[in-house]
Amino acid sequence: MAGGNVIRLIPLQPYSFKQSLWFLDRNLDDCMHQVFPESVRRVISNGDQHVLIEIKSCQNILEVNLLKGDLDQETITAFVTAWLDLDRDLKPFYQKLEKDKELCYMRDQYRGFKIVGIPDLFECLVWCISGQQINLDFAYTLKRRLVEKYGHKINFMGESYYGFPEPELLADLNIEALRSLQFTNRKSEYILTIARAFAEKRLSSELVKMQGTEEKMQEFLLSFKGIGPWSANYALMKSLRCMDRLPYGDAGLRQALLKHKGVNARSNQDFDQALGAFKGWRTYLVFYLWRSLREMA
DNA sequence: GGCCAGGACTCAA
DNA sequence: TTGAGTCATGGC
Repeated sequence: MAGGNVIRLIPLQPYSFKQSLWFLDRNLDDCMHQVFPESVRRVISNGDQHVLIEIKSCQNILEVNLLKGDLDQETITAFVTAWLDLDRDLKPFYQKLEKDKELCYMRDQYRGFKIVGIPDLFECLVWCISGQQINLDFAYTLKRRLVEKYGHKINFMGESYYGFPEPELLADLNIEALRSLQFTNRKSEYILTIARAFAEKRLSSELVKMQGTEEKMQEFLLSFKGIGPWSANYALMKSLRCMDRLPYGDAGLRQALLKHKGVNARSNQDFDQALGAFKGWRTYLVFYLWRSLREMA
């Protein structure tokens, strides 16, 4: 596909591009995309190919413009569809929401809100590790330093856009290189471990999917040092598109359960009990609960 | 200044 | 298998 062409995608309804933009622009300094009033721009990488795209919405159809670079239409379509979860049918989830008296308001208030994922598993896992046990603002600062130093840069109309650093590149770094960006010793070590696992083909999205069930996929991820239960579940939710994951113990989720249900969840059983009715859709419920912690801008 | 943040690891019991 | 200690840093 050459520059200038447009790909038109038809999201499964209900879908709200405004909700996607809200999520992408929720006052956090995410260096992986840039949000404009009616559109979003980002880099898509496929091996050595890096392209800059722009997505906007026109009467329930998404228009994807290739602003710079060259990549085939199928790859771009697959990426955007996975990124914005465009082919997900939310109706069964909304049927479950309707039956919950404390949460049913979300069906209307967040109508068409689909998960904004992180299709690149390597990026997702590095992000998990970066964000472990620190506040989000600082986590985004760390990510920006890493991406601006090691990511592929595309200049367009005076702005710089970045692809996430390749695992092969990070695999060759040492602890000190990451320490200098203010990653802790442990996080530096974990990130190098993951980068090397990807570079040596011991870890990939395909290998995780080959495990079969969501539980086996989680087990596989847990076998890598630095990926604990929270990160494994987060990666399955955001990158592998698993629909029934629950990041036990998550601080935000606990807040949301307290706020909506008056439940002070501590043990895994507490979480299971509070969210049991949403079995099969717990991933989406968690995203809606996280969503509820931030007011609509 | 103390507590918390989109945790994970190690080690003891 | 569970619990306490440790890591490290910015935000409030």
